[in-house]
Amino acid sequence: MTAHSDTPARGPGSGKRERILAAAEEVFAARGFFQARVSEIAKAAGVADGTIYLYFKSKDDLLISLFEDRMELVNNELETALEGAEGAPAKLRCFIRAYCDLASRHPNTAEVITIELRQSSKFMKEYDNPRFADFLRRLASIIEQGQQEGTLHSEIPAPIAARSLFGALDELLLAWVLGGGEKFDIVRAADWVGDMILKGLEARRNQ
Amino acid sequence: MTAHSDTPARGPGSGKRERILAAAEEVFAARGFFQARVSEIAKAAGVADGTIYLYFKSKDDLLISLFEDRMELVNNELETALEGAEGAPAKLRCFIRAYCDLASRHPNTAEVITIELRQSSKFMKEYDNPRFADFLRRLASIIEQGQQEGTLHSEIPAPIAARSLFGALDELLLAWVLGGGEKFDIVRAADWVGDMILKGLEARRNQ
Amino acid sequence: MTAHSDTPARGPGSGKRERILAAAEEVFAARGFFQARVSEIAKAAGVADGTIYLYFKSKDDLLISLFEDRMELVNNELETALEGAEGAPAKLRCFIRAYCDLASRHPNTAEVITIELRQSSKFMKEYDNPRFADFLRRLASIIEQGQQEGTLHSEIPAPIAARSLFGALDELLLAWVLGGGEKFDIVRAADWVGDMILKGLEARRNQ
Amino acid sequence: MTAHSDTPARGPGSGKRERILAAAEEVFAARGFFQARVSEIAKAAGVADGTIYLYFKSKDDLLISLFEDRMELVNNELETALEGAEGAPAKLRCFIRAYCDLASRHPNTAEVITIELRQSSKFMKEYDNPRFADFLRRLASIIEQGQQEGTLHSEIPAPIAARSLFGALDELLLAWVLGGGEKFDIVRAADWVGDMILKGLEARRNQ
DNA sequence: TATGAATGAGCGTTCATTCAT
DNA sequence: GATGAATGAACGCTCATTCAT
Repeated sequence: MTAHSDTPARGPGSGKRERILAAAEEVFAARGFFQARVSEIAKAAGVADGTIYLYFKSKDDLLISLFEDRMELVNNELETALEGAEGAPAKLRCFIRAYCDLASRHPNTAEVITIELRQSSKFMKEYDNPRFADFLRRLASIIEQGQQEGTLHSEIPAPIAARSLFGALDELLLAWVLGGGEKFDIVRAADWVGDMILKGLEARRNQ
Repeated sequence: MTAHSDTPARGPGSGKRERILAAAEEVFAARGFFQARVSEIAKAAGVADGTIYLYFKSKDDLLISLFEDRMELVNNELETALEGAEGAPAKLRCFIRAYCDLASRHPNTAEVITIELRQSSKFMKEYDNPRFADFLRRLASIIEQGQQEGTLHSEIPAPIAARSLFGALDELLLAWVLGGGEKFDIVRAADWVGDMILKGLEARRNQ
Repeated sequence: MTAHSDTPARGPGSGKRERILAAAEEVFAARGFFQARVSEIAKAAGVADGTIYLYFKSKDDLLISLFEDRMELVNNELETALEGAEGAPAKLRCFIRAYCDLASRHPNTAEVITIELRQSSKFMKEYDNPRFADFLRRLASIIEQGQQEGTLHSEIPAPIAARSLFGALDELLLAWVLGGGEKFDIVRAADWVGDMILKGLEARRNQ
Repeated sequence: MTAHSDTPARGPGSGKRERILAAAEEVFAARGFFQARVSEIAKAAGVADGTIYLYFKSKDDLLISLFEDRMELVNNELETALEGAEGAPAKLRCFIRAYCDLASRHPNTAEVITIELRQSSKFMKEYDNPRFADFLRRLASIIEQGQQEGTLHSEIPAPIAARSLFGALDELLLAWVLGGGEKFDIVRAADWVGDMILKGLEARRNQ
């Protein structure tokens, strides 16, 4: 559904596009975008090198499509996770927990989003990264809502708070991912950080 | 002074090594490590391609040496900035402000540290990045000190708080750098984030 | 069939590997291994530079594979040439004549074996050159047989005699090849040398 | 004294040219001409890289000059060795023995002459190699003398016999040198080969 | 659709040679 | 003369992409 990749008329359920994306995720996570070889991805996907170009315009497009696809999943899952929550603080807590939980269940996705994302913003200046913008906007709007409700203070612009929160979590995930998931418990750490940020954002009761 | 680069015996003050590092910083910042061409760096430094290899073992070594060199500057500058500050909260504020100030004065350095650093942890598993570890340790020890003083609460382990704080700042810097330094005022944003995090870390007086 | 070169699965009879070997032989003969450019070989073979690396691991591997391939031909042809001959003296004469005949029909092969072979023994200490060892063993075993038959005297160890004989022929071929094949008639010269060596090896009748 | 190398007006007995030649011989023998680095030679000679170019025009010239120099020594030593010998057979025996003895005392010289010589004939078509031609002429003239005396038969042209003899010895030396001088006793082997060739060249008494 | 052999532009690195000191 | 830092042309090899089958 992205604007980037060709979608060849394929037999229903052939799932080749998805297999290629999954393989790309794995290889990008393991080696990094620039170190990853298209032929490695093809092999991991069980297809011929050329087949990749039936589904994606280029290696760049494969990365972008992977972002789009995974960020869509992330956004959807976060949407669902937030459904039960009432009030900005609870929503934020939900968000943080759901995001880290997601990352801990899909470390390769986390690695690609966390590390390769930054690259991409550099090497593809033309790529807007709309889903990531969505993601940030979603987070910011929760904070904004809290500021309007009066549960969160308004000293800091919501987009900046959102960005910092994402940065804090992202760095945590990076440390976790690079440590092989063994250095600490990511969900517990996320709770600590969530508490800290939330406390930092709380409206002062007697103000 | 790094263990990585050869330093050919040469007339004092020739400054060629420094010129190459500066050129590398510029080019890595503009294009990213993998997209940067050694010949571009050479041209930017005003030396021949081969000259780079008199001072650095390889392109990789050039990146690592650049990290080491710049992180040393960062660590030293932060050291100095902290000298006047008393108490963990003031020190943290100083740290944040100094770091962002530094970054806003040297956006290329910020870009390289911020973006290429992460790469490096991936593509050079063997590289320890000791100066960055130093940097994080320094930050963590301020927080720890606050926890021992009682000015900061102890609900979150200091290394995790430090890492999150760095992540928040780093993400902010990334947004700022990618926006060409024009989207918002980095120092003001850093103050906001500093306030937020500090409030989040403050010991609750009436608990 | 060598252990050195990859053989990509391809349509039968594509013969690309052979064309590359032939081109390499030509270029190595004309310029020498170190002066030969991979791109020259590719051009001579009518393939792209990269194609060579589908069939051979490296330029070194190309040389080694060429040796193996040509020495196999030489050994096979000598085998055939010896079939009709009875007794060591006749066999030796056959051997010498067949070897020089072969060389005069394939001067490039001769040049590569004669000149580049020696290089290789130096610059690739790890390369055993098993086919050349075969070749020498074959020659030595003819002499040994003659010594056991009593037609050749036993004052000189067969491997040393074989090596010298090869050296004598090789030097002759070198002179012939460097002279562009025009200075003298190589087959006639080989007969002279064959007679000389055979006379030198003959058992003394009245001893 | 060669036509190839510059001879800077140097302090008497500075011996720098000789030291460079000795170093070149060592390095060429150890690594081969193309693998040898000028800087290695400089280091081995205890001079700066640039200094080599005060004495020799180029790396090629260094090799050529080394040949000239060493072949001159060889020719002189052979001259001396032949002084006492009377008659072609005795002279040939002397020659062979002296040549191998020389080689066993100066294996690096042998290696360079034996292996690098052939290269040079290829990569420097313009280089005549006059001293080596001298060497061969000297050998041929002994044989010719024997043929005129009647002690050696005339079935084979002297230059061809000379060339073969050299090839036989050269191959023997190569095997010996590549075997690290440990596989067999070169002087004994040379005697065997000498006997064989001499017997092969002897005029048949009753013909 | 799918394949994978073939392509060839492009780059990191080397090293013989130069020349300012 | 002697030095050795600097040069930059040159080359082996890689790998994203194409296209004949």
